[in-house]
Amino acid sequence: MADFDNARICSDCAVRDRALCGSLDDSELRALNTLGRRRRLSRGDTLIWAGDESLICGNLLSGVMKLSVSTVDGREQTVGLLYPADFVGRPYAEQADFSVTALGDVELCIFPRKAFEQVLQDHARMERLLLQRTFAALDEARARMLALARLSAAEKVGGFLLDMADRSGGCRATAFGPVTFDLPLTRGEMAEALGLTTETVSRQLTRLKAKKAIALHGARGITIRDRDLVTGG
Amino acid sequence: MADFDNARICSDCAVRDRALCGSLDDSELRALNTLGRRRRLSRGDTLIWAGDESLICGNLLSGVMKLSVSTVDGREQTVGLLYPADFVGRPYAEQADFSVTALGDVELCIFPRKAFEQVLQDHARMERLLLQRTFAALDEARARMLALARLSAAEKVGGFLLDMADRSGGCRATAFGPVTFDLPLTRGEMAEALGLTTETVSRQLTRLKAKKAIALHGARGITIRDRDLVTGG
DNA sequence: CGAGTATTTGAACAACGTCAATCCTGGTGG
DNA sequence: CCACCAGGATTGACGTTGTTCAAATACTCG
Repeated sequence: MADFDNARICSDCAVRDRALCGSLDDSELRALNTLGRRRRLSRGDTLIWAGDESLICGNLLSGVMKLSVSTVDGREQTVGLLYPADFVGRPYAEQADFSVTALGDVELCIFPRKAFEQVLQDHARMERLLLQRTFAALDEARARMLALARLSAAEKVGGFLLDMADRSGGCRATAFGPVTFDLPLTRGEMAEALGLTTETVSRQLTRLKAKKAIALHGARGITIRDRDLVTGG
Repeated sequence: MADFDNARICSDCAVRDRALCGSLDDSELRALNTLGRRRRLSRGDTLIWAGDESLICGNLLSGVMKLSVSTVDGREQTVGLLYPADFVGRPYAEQADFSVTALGDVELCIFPRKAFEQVLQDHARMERLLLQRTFAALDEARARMLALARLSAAEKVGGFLLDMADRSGGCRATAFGPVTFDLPLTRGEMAEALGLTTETVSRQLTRLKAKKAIALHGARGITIRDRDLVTGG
């Protein structure tokens, strides 16, 4: 990517105020500017492979990515989803334990890991923000452990749909409730995130549709017709 | 607890070199000394309740604790285990999302959360160490998500036993293999950590005993007779 | 020794996974 | 613009794993 593109890398950043770097002032930002590189990936591309050397970190600018691991015999689990302004990567580790893969087309701002660690060292405010984000990610991961271990398939799928609806910025179809949006995941990807199979996710969606809790539009479109019915009430 | 006890609070600390405060020099330690208070809990006592205000953090000095959450209708899940020298608590949050409970008798070194945050602010080295620990905890939580969602009961129990054996400092019964130790958890607590029921854990242990992979001594004692058989090989 | 709790064991059941077939859909090329 | 194609989604039948409920047994600690 040409230097020209990076000259304005921060000033035209879509997540300038929400990402980690939002904590920096203009002069600090110039240092990052020289380090960061924009990178685009297409659906299915993997930025980081589990087991590889941890070489980069950065911020997700647009699109959705998944964090995943698998057992030696190929069973796979998504352990987190990443949204715009989320931090990506694993500072202070020689090796990445999780793969990071684009679920749709994505755009990132990438830094060399070592250089980024130096920036953290020089900017305590940013390091504190990263610590706070990491604690939040830990809370989320632990909450998801409860869901994976103890919720039924119906509860997992219902909860997931409501979560996605809330994140979608939900273009409300009407004034009183129905929220319509596109899932950024296939059935198989949802199953991988929820600890289920494609078939079970599909059956749960069919069940919710039959209950008139949701409506489906093609493979990706979803309308939440009745939140209470979605949670199983 | 009397001030006298705290005067030597750090110098006689059992985890002095392994805990977070190991990063501090003597003068820095004096500041912490005035903040920290020793606290003992008995088996079953809860230090922090999920949902309560986040008022304290600290280090676990001895014993084992569990981190847990439950659903509104009472299904419970252990989302982490804490061992000596581990950090306890949730800085930068107003509310604790997880309960912290003693699995046996434990001893802790406790700080008021706000004061501890100030120490972090003043000691960048310590804050960096906490960031590194938090990343490690996040990696562990995510690895456990894979286990909870995708491993069979046999794999969960087997893996757990080997993990505990390694942590136990395993007094080797003989020169070539058998490791004997006491589980710090009941069957029910193991089940809660593994996303199973007491009955399933018990049945898996019985199965491993029948395979001569392990031996059981009373309710808590375990001997690993053949690691490969424990993992299912 | 004995009470109370934890553990083990059994039998029946439910939830979810597996395997296989079919349907849909969104993109492509004629 | 429409027919076709490939991958994703749905549905069905059936098997398996782990849960549930219930009872018996074994520990542990007074």
